[in-house]
Amino acid sequence: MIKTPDTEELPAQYDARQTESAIYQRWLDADLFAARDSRSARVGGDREPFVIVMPPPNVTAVLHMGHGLNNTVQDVIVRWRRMRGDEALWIPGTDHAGIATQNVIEKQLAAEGSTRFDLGREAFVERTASFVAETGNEILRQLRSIGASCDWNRTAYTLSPALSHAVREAFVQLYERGLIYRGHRVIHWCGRCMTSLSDEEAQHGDEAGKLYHIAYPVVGTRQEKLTVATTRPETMLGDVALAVHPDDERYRDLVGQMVRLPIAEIDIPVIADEYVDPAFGTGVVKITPAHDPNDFEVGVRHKLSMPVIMAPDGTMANGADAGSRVPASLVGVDRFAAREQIVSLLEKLGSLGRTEPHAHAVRHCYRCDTVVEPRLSDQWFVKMKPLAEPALAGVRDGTIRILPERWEAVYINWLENIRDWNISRQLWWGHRIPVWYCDSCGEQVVSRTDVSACTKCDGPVRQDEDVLDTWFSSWLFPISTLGWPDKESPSLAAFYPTDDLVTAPEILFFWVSRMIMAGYAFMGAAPFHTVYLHGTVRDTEHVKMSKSLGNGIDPLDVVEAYGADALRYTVISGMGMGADLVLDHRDLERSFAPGRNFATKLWNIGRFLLSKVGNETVQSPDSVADGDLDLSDRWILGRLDATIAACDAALGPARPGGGRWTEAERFSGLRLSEYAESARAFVWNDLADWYLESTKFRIESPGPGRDAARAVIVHVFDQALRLLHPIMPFITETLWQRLPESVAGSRGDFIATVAWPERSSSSPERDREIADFEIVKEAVTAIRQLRSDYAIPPGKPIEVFVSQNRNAALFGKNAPLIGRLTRSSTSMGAPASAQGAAHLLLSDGSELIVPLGGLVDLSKECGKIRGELEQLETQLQSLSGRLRNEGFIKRAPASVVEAERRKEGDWLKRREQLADKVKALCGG
RNA sequence: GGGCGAGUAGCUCAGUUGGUUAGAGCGCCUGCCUUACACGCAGGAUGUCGGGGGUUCGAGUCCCUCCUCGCUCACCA
Repeated sequence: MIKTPDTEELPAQYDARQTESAIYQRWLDADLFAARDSRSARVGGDREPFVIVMPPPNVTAVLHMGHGLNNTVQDVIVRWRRMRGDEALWIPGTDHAGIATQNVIEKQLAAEGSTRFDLGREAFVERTASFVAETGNEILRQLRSIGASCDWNRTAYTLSPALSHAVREAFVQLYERGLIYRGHRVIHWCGRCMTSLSDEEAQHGDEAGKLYHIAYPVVGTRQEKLTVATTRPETMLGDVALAVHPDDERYRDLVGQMVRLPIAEIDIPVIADEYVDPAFGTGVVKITPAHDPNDFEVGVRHKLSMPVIMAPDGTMANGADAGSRVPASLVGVDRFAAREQIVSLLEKLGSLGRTEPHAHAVRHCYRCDTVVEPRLSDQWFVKMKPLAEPALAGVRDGTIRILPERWEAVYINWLENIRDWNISRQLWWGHRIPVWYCDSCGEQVVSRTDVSACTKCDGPVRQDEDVLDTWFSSWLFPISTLGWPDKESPSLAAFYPTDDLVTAPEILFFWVSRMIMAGYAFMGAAPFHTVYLHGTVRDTEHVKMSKSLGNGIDPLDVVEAYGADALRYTVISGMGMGADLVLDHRDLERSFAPGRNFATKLWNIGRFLLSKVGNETVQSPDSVADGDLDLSDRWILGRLDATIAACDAALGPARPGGGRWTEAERFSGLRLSEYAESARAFVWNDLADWYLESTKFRIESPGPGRDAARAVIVHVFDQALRLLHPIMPFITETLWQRLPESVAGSRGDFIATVAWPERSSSSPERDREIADFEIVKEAVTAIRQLRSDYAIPPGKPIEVFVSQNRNAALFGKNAPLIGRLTRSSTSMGAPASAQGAAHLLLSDGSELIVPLGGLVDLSKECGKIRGELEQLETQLQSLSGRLRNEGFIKRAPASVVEAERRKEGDWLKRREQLADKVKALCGG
């Protein structure tokens, strides 16, 4: 695209809505976000690859602030690296979200008075697929409106043919390596979603329950009873034993005897097992192997039967080997209603002892919050210990870092105690488990390709009915999106391993740690070197934002009202490392003010500057004759350098220098809010408040001064826009396109792909010039303070005399500037009469005298100076005390002592000056 | 119960290996519609750095302890 410098004034108001979509389209047309395999240095190209894989949102999801924050962070990083010359690749995608998506369709069916069973599996899957085909990319489209610079050509979907192929390959490989097995055990079951869940999906929640004491009569005795304490009396129908601790004296004689299970009227044995804690409850535990994971272990140890007494939907039922333990009156009754009924039954039978309140943690389904039912069943599991080992080592040895640092401990703690992963889901929507069973010979065939007959006896086979956990496909995302399992995939060679993974801590276990395991398991290398965990978006009460709670913010509303740049800036600047982002959903205006105000400021700076600079070509500051640059020019160029350095430091190293993070760099960088603040402060406080104000006059009078100012302004603004572009891509692109051409030649077509700013070398001379301008600023500020103190109207001209001047040349040259910035006439020398004048002492020792006629309040002036003197005395005292302290002189580093000495000298001089002033003004 | 972390201005947070007079944004107060910007300009106020103890010439920073809050894991029925 050709840049179009525009002499016409920019519109007074920046119209984000109109501008943003047009610019985004131009970026797409120019194909700026497409990464090419061949350009990666790993395959002989000349650019370092830099890759981020997007945490794939659910296909059913619509954009919320959590996505807004997550993707803004990724986009800022990717845009930064793109400008740094990396072959930057951001892979977008969605996740088929087994349970969530199936729920959506089942709800639709329910509204139509139908169920998935009415429809049948094939038709149901077809319907779901077409729903997804229609709506599935909505969230990715929405991401474009916040400026996401993804390589859309590579958009991935976990249930696509390519990624499904990867899933099947992963399953078969792990099976062949003995890391996948079918297990018969108690798992977490959600009776609402009608599926089993992994440990991670069954989350603990505190509940106020009750501890019911139930008496079991000992068979063959008249009176003797054993009392157990349980929180779940409804499971008693599945009891197969009572257990006591082998060393528990109270019950030793009873071990081996039988007790009678009330209601079911069945005799069960009393057994001894170490698992029992004699100190808890009565020291007797009812053993229900099919409905409690611990009881299951006991059952295995003691070879007990394992009756299942509930149906999958959580109603009481006479399961396969339940032996009709459930009385007819309870069959079909929901487990919680059954609890009440059983309690009252026991009460009638005289078997219920006391009931006491008992707080305990109960697992809930992470999708629908239903209380999870432990249930005995057959599921496929991944053996995790062997997979966890390299993943642990990777973080321990610095191959992978996790930011903020504290999450590394959490990660390690989890992996050290990892348990096998149940990957079977009793759903229809997902990757069907690639296992076929032969009914004739019992063979179990695990295969990469579909199987139609038994490989052993050629008999008929049926495929496992279950699908895989959705996370079993998303844990492959960094490799499957790049072409795995095709080892020849050029993208895999060019872009694996990737670089950063940006997400919320909630899915550290669900997803991040499993991706790391998969990376090592299938590629032999970590999938990324940096995990960046950002905070959560919360409302002003610190409650997590969510649509269902009604405290959410729709990012598209924000984009509509204030623009994507405002959203992005607000999010980035408000988010410290790992800190939560607090926004007020009732007051978007206020919440997004930081971004909106800054965007407007930027726009107005651009408007002002472009109208003053005109559209004739500009020189580069390097080519301006040295004498034509004035103090403010040198100062702003110095500030620019410092700002570039500050931004670079905040962003830090993009990748570990030598393959692994060193201690020094490990937890540095990605301080996005600091980067944003450095860039903002430069633009607003340095460029707008001081430089532009200082240059206003010069730029309007033709001559070399004007040319120099134009060169510097355009250069500095160009660089500032570049620094801000990753955060505010749209407005920076818009303004940048309007910058006049430089004689140095074309800058490039898009700021999005132009080079990131580099610092020019600093020199002691430049440092001194920066310090000089700071003195000028101090003079200006002091005079403005004076105006404010004496309530002198802003429009009223005043006179300022610079006397006792220790920087005569500096003030002589800059007196007109000081005058303009303070609406005063500033001159060198002393006023005819210092009577009724205010006195300002600057830190360099210079003195400004401002005659105020009758306005001056002598006692006020004295009070001010005395106050300052007093404060200085106090500080001087502690400083001098420190310098008299031998311990300090001897033990503190010489440089520190030296600095303190110099400071003491300065302060002594200033004290003398202040004291003189007091004497002169206040009569001693 | 195990592991981890946090408590700094009214709010959200920075404060690098201990070393000036502890910072920023927002909010607040005062005065200004100064022809780029009132979504702005200029000026201003605000901290027992959670409490207590210790190490040190020197502690917001290191150690101990207590209090409060948070995260995370977890089979005491």
